[in-house]
Amino acid sequence: MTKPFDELTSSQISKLYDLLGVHIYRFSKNQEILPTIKSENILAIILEGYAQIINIEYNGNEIIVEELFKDSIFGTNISATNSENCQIIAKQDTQVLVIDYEKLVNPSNLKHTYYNTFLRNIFDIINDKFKKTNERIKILEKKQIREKLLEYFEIEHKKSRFNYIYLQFSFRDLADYLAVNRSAMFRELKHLKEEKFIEIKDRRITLLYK
Amino acid sequence: MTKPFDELTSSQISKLYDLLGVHIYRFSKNQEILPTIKSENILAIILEGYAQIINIEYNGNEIIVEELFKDSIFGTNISATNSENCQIIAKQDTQVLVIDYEKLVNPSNLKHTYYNTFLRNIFDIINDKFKKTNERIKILEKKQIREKLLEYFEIEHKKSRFNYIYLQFSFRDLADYLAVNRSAMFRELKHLKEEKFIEIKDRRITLLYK
DNA sequence: ATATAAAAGGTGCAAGTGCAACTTTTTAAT
DNA sequence: ATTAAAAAGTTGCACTTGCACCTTTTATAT
Repeated sequence: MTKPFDELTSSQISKLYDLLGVHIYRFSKNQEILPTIKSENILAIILEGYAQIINIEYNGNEIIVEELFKDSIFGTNISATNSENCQIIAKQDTQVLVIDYEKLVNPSNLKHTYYNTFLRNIFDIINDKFKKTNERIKILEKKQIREKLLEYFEIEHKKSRFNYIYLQFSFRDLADYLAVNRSAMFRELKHLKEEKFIEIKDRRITLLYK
Repeated sequence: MTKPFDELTSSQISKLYDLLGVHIYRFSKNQEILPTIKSENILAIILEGYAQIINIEYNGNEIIVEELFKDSIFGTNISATNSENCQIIAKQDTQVLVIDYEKLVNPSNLKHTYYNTFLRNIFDIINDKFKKTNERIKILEKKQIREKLLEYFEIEHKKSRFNYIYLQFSFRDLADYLAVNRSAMFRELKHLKEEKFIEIKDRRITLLYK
């Protein structure tokens, strides 16, 4: 996957910083990132560390809507950040680069290839995020757990072409991703196992119908 | 909402067309757009007409995943277009402008403000789409119809600040948007009415708790 | 090596939902 | 003005799901 500064040398990166007038903020563990940077329209890049975008629901529930690792981007528009009900919390010591959205799309001087490369990288990253989001929507649109699972399998199968899926996260997280109750998901997985649709060994799910 | 050619004069637009080496395709009603334009990586703009992105599921079901009006953009990454299972069908006579993604982010000559304006518009449109998609995810993540409805109300209320929502589409479409069964949604709306949470008059839903 | 916590896996039950099959109302077409 | 089609609104029923509450297994820390 494309990263923000792919194909840029460190000297080009520092020139880019000047051109876009970036700011780098440092946050220590458990510090709030979002209400701190509250400029109207920004694009931010995690240079180092790890943070979480947390949504606070009207009933007080807190939900991790997105995880931000090194090279992740977030911003007023780009991520699940709707300011009012959102917090971004550094879960480790984290460095964040902040670019004013205006300057990103209207830099003072355009004729630098490094700016172009950067913008293209950002475009790529956003498009990739979009793709992933659309994948998830296709799953969430399914009404039943079985259909959600099968859609998820379908998408993962298409990516790897293997007839098995190796979960990169826990089954708990999978249930969150599918937005279903965890034990109800397990029940459905059991049914699929009984009907010889799938086999599960640790985090490897084999699709017997492929 | 931003449109692709906002703040550009017609002479700037034609210069932009040259710069980006665009192609304009014309489709008549019910003609396939997507398998026709099958370049690897493109960004397309509907100049005129109306089309639908249709997803064909493994069971044969066809679902309208997105509607494309004048000034809508779509593309390999930007929309719910995953090529294999997708069709885009012109539902009226439709003109489509197609830009090679490479040329969009790497035009031969950068020092034109009109290019800059255009790119910024596209960025804005993509970000807006992202916002809408994230809104929908927040709704779809809710497990129960009541919660989905309340989340939907919350989002719409925040946008307008009125204590009522005027549906821009039919209740059928709302059920599709929330990805729930239509009659089950009506049942829940009835409960909300009975509990004096809401009032419904035609397509106006009044939020009595606001 | 032992304790502790987290994840995996399971079950009964009540509540919620999808579905089919209606009726009534509204909108569009001839 | 009449007809047809689409949308709104309703209900019973079977099935699915969320939830609470378990046990067992695996991972992590001391």
